[in-house]
Amino acid sequence: MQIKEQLEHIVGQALDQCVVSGQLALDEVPAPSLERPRDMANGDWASTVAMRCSKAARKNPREIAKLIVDAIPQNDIIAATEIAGPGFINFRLTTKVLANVVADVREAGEDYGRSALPEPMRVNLEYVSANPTGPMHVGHGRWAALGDATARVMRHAGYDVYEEFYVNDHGVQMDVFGNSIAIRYLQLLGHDVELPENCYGGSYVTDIARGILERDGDKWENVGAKERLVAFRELGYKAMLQDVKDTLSRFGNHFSRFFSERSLYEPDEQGATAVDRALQAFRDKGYVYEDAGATWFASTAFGDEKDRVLIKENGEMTYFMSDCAYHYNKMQRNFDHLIDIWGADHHGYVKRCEAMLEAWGYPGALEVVLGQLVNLLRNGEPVRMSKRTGEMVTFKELIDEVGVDATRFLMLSRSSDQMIDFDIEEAKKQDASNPVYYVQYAHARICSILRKAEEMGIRIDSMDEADLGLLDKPEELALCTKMDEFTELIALAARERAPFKLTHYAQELASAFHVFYTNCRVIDEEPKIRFSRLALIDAVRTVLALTLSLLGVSAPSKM
RNA sequence: GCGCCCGUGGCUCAAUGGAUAGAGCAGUGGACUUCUAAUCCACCGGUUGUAGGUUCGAUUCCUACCGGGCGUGCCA
Repeated sequence: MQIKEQLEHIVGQALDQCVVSGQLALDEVPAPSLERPRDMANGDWASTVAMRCSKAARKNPREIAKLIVDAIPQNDIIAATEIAGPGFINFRLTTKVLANVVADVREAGEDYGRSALPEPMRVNLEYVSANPTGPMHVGHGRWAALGDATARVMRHAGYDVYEEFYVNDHGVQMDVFGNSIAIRYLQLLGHDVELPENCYGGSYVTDIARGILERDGDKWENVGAKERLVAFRELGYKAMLQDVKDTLSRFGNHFSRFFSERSLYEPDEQGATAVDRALQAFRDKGYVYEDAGATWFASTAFGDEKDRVLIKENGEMTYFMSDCAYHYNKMQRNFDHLIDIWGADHHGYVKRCEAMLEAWGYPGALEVVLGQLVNLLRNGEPVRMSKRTGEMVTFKELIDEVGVDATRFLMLSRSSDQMIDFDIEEAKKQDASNPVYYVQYAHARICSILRKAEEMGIRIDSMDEADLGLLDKPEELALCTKMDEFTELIALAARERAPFKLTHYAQELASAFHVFYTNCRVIDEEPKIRFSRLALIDAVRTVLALTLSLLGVSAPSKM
């Protein structure tokens, strides 16, 4: 059982007794209200219950605190109790219960901190979903890091997470893309044609055209424009999607599925498409109407600022119609909850998407996580142009230059509500200013000690017999306390979809270790102390590696 | 105009409504004959954008301003 749960139980018993005996004039037994004091000087845990119920009980909080403290039953986890400030009840834990965290960690291994939800929850997490008409850019990289870490953390906290990438392979943009390639192809063959304003001008388009030219020669020069466009569209689409997949896989992402927008327009066995079904579901609920030749979704019924077009006057489906079909399809796949991660520039789109799920009778089923955008800098100066391509720096180029670990850690080290200024030169620095190496270094240092111990013939496998009661130094207990926080941290980070909290935690745990390392010896100590400390640092190694792995960052054993 | 996000030491950021607002970087001064100095220790640095409100208690919640970012298509 977690230390917190044990404490809650004990304080709960005391509260129970105070209420039952009438010492506290309350109708209900209040919650224990335990929290970790920010300042360790105030103990390991504190309860604010006395202040919370002082009004209802018509008693001074400190008096209430006194009653509660006096009612606390005999136990072996609280070493000292103190009433402080306006009515805090501070608890100091016994070294025994703290040191026992080491055993918990070593027993659980990489499952440490795992928890189960009260009810199973299948979550569909959709993120990145970059258009297959160009390479991933830096902004997509933030969503790749955020989505991946969110999925990992949520899984550790007991959610069943399915990661999905929506491929926008349908619609006019694809034709524009195919046409862009076609024009570059003709230009390479010496034709005097200009690239229209709305086309994709990136050099990667020319690269694709050149690739086609090198493989097929002038085979496509004299075919019909339509045939050329369709052929190039498909070739370009496949090349771009592959490029995106390669970049993602290099970055360490593992999507469960790449969902094609086109598939929404393909009829199933009953002859209906996903779009048909979504539209019909709207009609069944009465939220569709025709006006000015277009078909509309009455999203204002759910707080949207205006109704939205599903089918345009010219008969074409809107992008929003596809999105409706896609989300309807997700619900039909029996997910309990849908999470979409979008850039903040799409926030105007949130309301209508929530509205569609509400219209179908799934209010609250869709949760949109909005992430603020990334500014790319180099030595403090905004970077817009890539030297090589003369365009936006692609995400692949960024991880080539900075590395996956540093990129991930920096992308994840701020709340998604916070804009990121990503300075390439800062990110590349392998020194104290770069927190990722600080954390990895702590891990490598531990591995180094364990390696050394092994070389010296110390039987590492007998660590299980270590007497953890010997861990009583402040530096040792600080590590135990930090590791004990891990389980709550995971639950919180998962619930708030906030993996950035793990980057802060990793630095705190690493810091506690570096302090320990400076002040305490391991190998040169007498055998009993040596074993208990080997067990301690082995546990720290496990938690550091686990934290990094949930962030998708490697934990090197040598640096 | 309206909507969303942000505003905390020189810089970058933390802080389930809790105690004296914490870290890192930068700056200054210290610590390697000892398991990795990519480390540690100390000092310096704050009217949490402004003005009100809610309460035992507000960086956190509410209202109004100020400043910055993004958005406000029968585009995708």
